[in-house]
Amino acid sequence: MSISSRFAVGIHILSLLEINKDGVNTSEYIAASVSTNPALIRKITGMLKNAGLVNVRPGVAGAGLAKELSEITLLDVYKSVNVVQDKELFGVHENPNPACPVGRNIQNTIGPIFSVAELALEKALGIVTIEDVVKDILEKENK
Amino acid sequence: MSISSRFAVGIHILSLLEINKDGVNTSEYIAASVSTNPALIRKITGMLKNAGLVNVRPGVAGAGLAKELSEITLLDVYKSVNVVQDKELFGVHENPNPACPVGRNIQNTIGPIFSVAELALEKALGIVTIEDVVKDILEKENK
DNA sequence: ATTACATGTAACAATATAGATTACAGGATG
DNA sequence: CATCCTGTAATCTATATTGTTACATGTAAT
Repeated sequence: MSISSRFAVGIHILSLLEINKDGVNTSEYIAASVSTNPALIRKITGMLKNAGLVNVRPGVAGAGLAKELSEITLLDVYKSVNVVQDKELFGVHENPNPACPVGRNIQNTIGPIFSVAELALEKALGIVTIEDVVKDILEKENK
Repeated sequence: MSISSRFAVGIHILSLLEINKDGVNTSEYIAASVSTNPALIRKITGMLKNAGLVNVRPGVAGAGLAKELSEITLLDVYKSVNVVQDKELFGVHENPNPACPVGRNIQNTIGPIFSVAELALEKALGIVTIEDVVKDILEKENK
C-alpha cells in the first residue's frame, strides 16, 4: 500500500509551474514532463485550483501559481489532492465485538493514537515548501 | 486510501492475548472478538509470530505473547504486518521525463523529504506500547 | 494408532481504488 | 465561427484488501 502518487504529481506540477513560469503550461505539456496523460493532469490541477494554489481557467491555455512559492507547503498539496481522508490514514476494522472488553474499546483507544501519528506526519510535511523543492531541483541541475 | 486494517487488527490481537491471557486464544475465539474470520487471524498472527511478538504452534490451540507488554511498540506491530513496504509510504510516479529539469530531478528531490515524514510517523508509533493500549482499554472498562 | 481439533496456507471471489484512456461538452480568443 | 484548451464523465485494466472455503500438517488425548 502506498499513498496515491497524486501527491507526488501535485508537487511535480507546482514545481514545473515555477521553473517554466515563462512558458505556457498546458495540461499536455505538463503531462509530458510527468509522463502521464493530460486528463489526469487536468484533474489534479483542478484540485490544486480548488485549494487556491494555482490559477487555471476553462478554455485558456496554461496554468500558473496562485501563491508565493514560500507560502505553499507540501501539507497544502497533500490536503489538496485528497490522497487521505481526514483522520483516516490508518484503516480500522469495523464492528468489533461489543460483547468483548477489547472489542468494545479498541476503536476509541487506538483512534487518538493514530491521530497523533498522523499529525506527526502532517507536521513534517508542513515544514517543507515548494520553494525548498524548487531550490533543490535547481541545485541538482547546476551540478 | 487507508493503511490496511491489518495494523489495527494486529493491535487488537495482542491486546486480547494479554487481557484474556488466562483463556485459550484460538483463531476462532480471536476472530469473534475482531469480527472477522479465523483464516485472516491466523495469517496476521503468523506475521506477528515471524516478528517474534507472539508464540503460536501448529496444531496447538491458543496463542500467547512472546515479549513483555511494555516491550512491544506499535511500530513493532506496524512493521510486522507489512502494511507499508519500507520507504514506500508515499507513492511516486514512475518514468518522469528525463528531458525536463523537473522530471529528471523530482524523484531524488522528494525521496528524502518523504523519508523524513515517514520517519516522523514511525517515531510517533514507536513511542506507544501495547501496555499503554491495554491500560487504556482497562481504564475505559472501569468507568 | 486413531481420533479430534487447531494451525498453516493456498485458492478463489468480491470489492475498492488508482491510473490510463477516450470522448465530448463548454469556455475563450483571434 | 473556427480552433484550441479545460473540465468532466465513462470505461477499462491492474492491484490490494478482505471474506470464504478447503485441505494438508501438526499435536495431544484416548
